[in-house]
Amino acid sequence: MLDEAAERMRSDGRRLGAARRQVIEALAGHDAPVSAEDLAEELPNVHVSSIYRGLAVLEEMGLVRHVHLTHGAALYELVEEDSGSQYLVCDVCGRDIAVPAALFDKLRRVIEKDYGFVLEGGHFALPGHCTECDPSTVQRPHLHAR
Amino acid sequence: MLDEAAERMRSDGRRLGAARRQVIEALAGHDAPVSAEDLAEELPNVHVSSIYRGLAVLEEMGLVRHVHLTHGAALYELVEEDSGSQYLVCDVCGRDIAVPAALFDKLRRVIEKDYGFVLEGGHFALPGHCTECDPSTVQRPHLHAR
DNA sequence: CTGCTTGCAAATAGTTTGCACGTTC
DNA sequence: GAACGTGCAAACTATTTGCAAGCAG
Repeated sequence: MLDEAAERMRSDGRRLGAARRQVIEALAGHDAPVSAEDLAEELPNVHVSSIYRGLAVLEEMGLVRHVHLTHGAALYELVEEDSGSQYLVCDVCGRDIAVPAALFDKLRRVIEKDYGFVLEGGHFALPGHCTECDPSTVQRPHLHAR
Repeated sequence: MLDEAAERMRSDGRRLGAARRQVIEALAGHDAPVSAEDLAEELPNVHVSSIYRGLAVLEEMGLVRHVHLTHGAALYELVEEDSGSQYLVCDVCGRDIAVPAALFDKLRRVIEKDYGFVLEGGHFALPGHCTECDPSTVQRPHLHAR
């Protein structure tokens, strides 16, 4: 995983410094997307600006993607085979659920045919609420994180 | 429209000052969602913080909603009968398309049944690309506004 | 005349950038 | 050793908040 990345970077005229290596390792250690700040806490010897810069090049290379689950910070994750799940996030309790992107296939076809638009999906969470959460208790919709 | 709003606010123990009135009028004058900064430029005698505060109470009351089409500023619009359209935004050319929320009805039912989650939809734009735009020209996905 | 509203300034969160120095190939 | 990577400080964008004064009901 690191070796793959290292090679991809080299062939791209890039280098793999200490910061970037640690960012990749840290991402690999999570099964849910994490924020740049989360990574910074986890890697106290890596500066947050290096984290952002590293994430940006990894994203450009297609090794990382980021998603927005709330109005707060973006969350980053390694791109894996099974990546492309779509997140749903509850406005009431804040829980998030990852559902397979395949659920959107029919819709994607309709939109492509009728609107000439190819959905990429997955980047922004879809807001809503768990059936067991009372939506009338939402103060302001799509609350900020925390 | 203003009168409606005024009455709704009064019955809510709120007042309708000059700033809020102008914000509502300005929103009514647009057929596409606009940012707080757009409103501030259009209403030079209304302070941007009053715009944000006004939008917040109008949103709480259900008269206004905001959407995110890009990584930039949130965009606000009056809630109308036909509101609830879902925006699609092209990663390549930046164009946005509003599609009827009804397109998502089947999907919504599946997700509710299989995942116990009620989609609210519409809040975040769905990224993708126009069929005539070349997706390989996207540098970083889901670019910031401008 | 009470308390919501407004303007202004300052604070905040998240992210980006310029610059000098360090490190990889 | 040339070019890319990194740390640090500072800038930036979008938004929020405290406070004193203004105005609506």
